[in-house]
Amino acid sequence: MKLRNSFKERKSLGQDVFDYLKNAIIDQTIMPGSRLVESKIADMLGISRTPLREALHKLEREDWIEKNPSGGFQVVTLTKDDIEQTFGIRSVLEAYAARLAAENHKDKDLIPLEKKIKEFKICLETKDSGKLQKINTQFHDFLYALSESQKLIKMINQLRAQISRFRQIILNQEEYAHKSNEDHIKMLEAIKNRDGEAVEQLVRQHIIKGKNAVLNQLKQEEEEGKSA
Amino acid sequence: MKLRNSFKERKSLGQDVFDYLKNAIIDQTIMPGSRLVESKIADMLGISRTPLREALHKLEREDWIEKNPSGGFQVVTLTKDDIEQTFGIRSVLEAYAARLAAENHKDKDLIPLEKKIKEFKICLETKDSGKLQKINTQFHDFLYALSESQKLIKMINQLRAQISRFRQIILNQEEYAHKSNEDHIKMLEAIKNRDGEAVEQLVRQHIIKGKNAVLNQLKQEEEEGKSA
DNA sequence: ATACGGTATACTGTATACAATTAATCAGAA
DNA sequence: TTCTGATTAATTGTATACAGTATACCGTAT
Repeated sequence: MKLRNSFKERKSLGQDVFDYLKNAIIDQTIMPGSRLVESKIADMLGISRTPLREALHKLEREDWIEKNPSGGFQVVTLTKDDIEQTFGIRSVLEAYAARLAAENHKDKDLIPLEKKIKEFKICLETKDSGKLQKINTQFHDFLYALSESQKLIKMINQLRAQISRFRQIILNQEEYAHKSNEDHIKMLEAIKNRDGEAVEQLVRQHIIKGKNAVLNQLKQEEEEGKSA
Repeated sequence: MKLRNSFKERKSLGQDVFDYLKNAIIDQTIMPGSRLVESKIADMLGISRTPLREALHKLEREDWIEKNPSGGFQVVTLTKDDIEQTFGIRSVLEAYAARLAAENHKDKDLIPLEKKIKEFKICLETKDSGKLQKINTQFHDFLYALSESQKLIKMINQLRAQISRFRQIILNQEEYAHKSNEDHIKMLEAIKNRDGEAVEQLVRQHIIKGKNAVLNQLKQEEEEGKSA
C-alpha cells in the first residue's frame, strides 16, 4: 500500500505563497521595482495578510524584495554592478563545487554529465535555446551535486536564481552556446583526471565568459535604447 | 542644528526582535536545539506574536532556526559536517574578497590593516584572547571592505556569524594565535604588491588552518567526553 | 495654470481572536 | 507496573480588527 498524501509534511500557506511570489519575480510576472501591496496580493490569492507577510519577510531575507523606506516592500531592481558582483561570487563558488566534485566523485557519477553534453550537442543543431537552457542547468546541477556540500549547493542555486533572467541571454547567443559545450567537455575531462585545480580554473573562466556575454548584451541594449 | 533621532528611519519591532534573537542564538543564551515557543518569547519581550513571527521567518531563511516537522521552530544544531562545509565556503569567498582587495585598493587603504597587525602583536603578549578576537575581526572586516562587493561582504559576514562560536576556539590556542598574525603579515605584503593570486592562496590556507584548529579541538573534546 | 493645504483614502504595523493540530495528563485495563 | 485511550492543555497557523502613517485627491488662493 502506498503512503497517502496526508502523510506528507504539512505545507504552510506561507511557504506556498513564498514559492509563488519567488517564481513570479523570477519570470517577471511581477516587475522589478513594483510595490507589493499586501491587501491586494492577499485578496488575489484568497488568503489573509498574515501568511502573506511571512512570505514577504522571507523574500526580503533572500534579497528578492526590499523594504520601502516609507513602509512596505518592493521588488529589487538589479544594477549592472549587482549583476557583476553576483557573477563574480558565482565564479568562485561554482569553481569550488567543481573542485570538490573532482576530488570526491565515483567514476559512475560522471555518466549523467556525459549524457548532458551529448544532449546539448544535439540541441545546438536545432537551435532550441529553451531546451539548451534546461540541459545546461541540468549539467551544472549534476556537477555541483557531486560536491556533496549542501550548503554550497544551496548558495549556488540561490545566486543562479537571482540572475536567471540575465543568464538566459548567454545561450541565446549562438557563439557562446557552442563555446559553452566545449567548456563542459574540458571540465568533464579534468574531473575524470581528478584534477581539482584544473577544473576550478576552467569553471571560473566559464562563468566569467558568461558574465561578459551578459554585460556586452546589456551594454548593447543600452546603446540601442539611447539612439532610438 | 542637528537632526533629531525622530528623523531616523523607523525601525520595526520585528527587526529589533530579529536582531535580539540572532544575538541570543550566537552567544548561546538560547541553546542549539531548543524550541522557540512563540507565546513565551512574545510575553517575555512584551510584544504580540505577529512581529515575533516575522523575526522567526527571517531567522529561518538565514539558517539560524529550522521548522519542526510538527510545527514551530527550533534553533539549528550544527554538525561537524556543517562546520566543515562552512569553513570550506568561507575559504573561497574570503580568499576572493582578498583578491579583489589586492586588485582594487588605494595605497592609503592599507594603513588600518597595518595598525591592526601591530595591535594584535601587542595583545599577543598580554594573552587577552577576547581582545585578540576583536582585533582579528576588525582586520578581516577592513580587508574585505576593500573588495567593494557588498554582496560578497554580506555573505561572508553571515557565514562568519554562524560559526562564530567555533571560531573563538582558534585564537584561544596560543600557537594558532601567533601563526595567525604571521599569516596576516604575509597577506598584507601580497596585497601591497597587488598580487591577487598570491593573497588568494594565503587566505585560503589561513582559513583552512582555522578549520583544522577547530576540528582538532572538537575531536579532543569528544574523546574527553567519552573517557569521562 | 501652479502651488498650497486640508480632507479622505489606502496601507502598514501591531495586537487580538479563533480554529485546528499537537503534546501532556491521567484513569483504567492487562 | 506498564500500556492504552480519552480528556485536557498548549501551541501553532490563519484570519480579523484597529490605530497610526503615508499617499492621493481636490478645491482654493496666487
